[in-house]
Amino acid sequence: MNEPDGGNRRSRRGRRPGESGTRNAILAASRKRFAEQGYDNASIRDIAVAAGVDPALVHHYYGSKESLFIAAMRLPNIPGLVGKALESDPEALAEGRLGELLARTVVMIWEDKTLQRTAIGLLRSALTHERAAAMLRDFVRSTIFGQIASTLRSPDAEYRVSLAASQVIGLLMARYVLRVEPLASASGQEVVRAIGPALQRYLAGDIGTDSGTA
Amino acid sequence: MNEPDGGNRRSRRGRRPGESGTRNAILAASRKRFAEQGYDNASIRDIAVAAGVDPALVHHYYGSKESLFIAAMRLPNIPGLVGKALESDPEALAEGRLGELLARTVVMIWEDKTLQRTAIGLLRSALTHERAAAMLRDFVRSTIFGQIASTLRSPDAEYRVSLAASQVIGLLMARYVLRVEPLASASGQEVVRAIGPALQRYLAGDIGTDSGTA
DNA sequence: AATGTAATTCATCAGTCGTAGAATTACTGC
DNA sequence: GCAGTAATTCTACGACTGATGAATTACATT
Repeated sequence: MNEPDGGNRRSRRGRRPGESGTRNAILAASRKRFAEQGYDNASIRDIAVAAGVDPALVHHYYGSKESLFIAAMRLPNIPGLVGKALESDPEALAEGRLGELLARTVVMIWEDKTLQRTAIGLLRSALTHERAAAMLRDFVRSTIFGQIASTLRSPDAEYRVSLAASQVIGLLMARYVLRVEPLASASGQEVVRAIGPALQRYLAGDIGTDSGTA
Repeated sequence: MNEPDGGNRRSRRGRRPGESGTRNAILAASRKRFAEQGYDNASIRDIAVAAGVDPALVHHYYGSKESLFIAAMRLPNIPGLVGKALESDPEALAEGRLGELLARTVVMIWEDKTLQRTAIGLLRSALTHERAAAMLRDFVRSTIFGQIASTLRSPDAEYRVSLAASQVIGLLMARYVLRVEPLASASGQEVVRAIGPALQRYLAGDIGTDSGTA
């Protein structure tokens, strides 16, 4: 007779006793893989292995790779975080510390591993996957554009914000994706000191157009 | 009656009369595809179709996808261009126009379609393909770092240059890959006016460390 | 004219991918 | 205890991928 409770028999078919937390394991593993390899290079089989699970379970829970990606990349309300940061320091705009505030928020968000993976996954996947690019644009729009552009009272607010966004994106790319040294190893404080004033200038300084504080 | 480049007879086997320029067609098509889709998503079959050629010819000429990528991404001496720009304006450093000069050079390089495709192809592929990432780092090192960092006389020259690189990379990402508006549609002149001073500050201004022009 | 070499196409292989369905096992409500 | 449902694994399909080798045609040299 065969033993039903071998214990270490891996390829045992059927349901396992107790709670397995498989659904969350898949989600976490997919975040990791999407962040490290991007949408196309992260295969469902890889994700399943990383989650210690059969590939078919991924489909069972999330239906398709696309849906899994969407579920994995749904960010824990970052626009809310940015909005809170703005509200917590209402003087920032008047006192010319908007850029510094934005830089601090970005660096702070980055300290959360899950948020970091999500954002990098989006960034990585956006380059080859149109759906991911759309999600990233939406994210940028709702976060930076929505929350910040409305704070500015400038006719070229959107241009200013897109400039700031370019610096933020470049920071993430250089620091976390391409790992350009020594920027990649610099501390968050240093980065805020270096980037903050540049963002401030983009948002409210003289950028060569007719508006702005000369 | 005799059509030298018969457009309708597709499946004619064997060598064609006259010069075909197939080798270059493949290279050009691969640059386009690599730039648009990145290394992994650009298939050899796609490239062959874009070049109007049988897929096996790609292997015949370039041996493997990897070698084709290396051949396609070998840049027409950009470090030389940057060096020339620096030599042509030796006063730039002293007069605080180094950032503007760098911005102008970047924007200028971008006007060449082939260079643009090559750089974007590298950028896109770097995120999922380790080989491409290494090529891109080498390129950044030899170009920006080698030519510019040596011009600066600062102990934190490399940190400064990596900051400038982050802004340049972000500009390319936002403008040409993610197409964030209105930055993507802004003219080269506008961009130079907006970005130049930021680069200048990174390279020679006060960035919150102990060196720099306060 | 003969011969060797370069250019081109075709058929095919082994591998990977996303996906689907059937089979097996456990848990829950009656 | 029985039925239904949820969780898990296995097997497989069709599409696509990079790569290879043989067959076919043109050109260059003799």
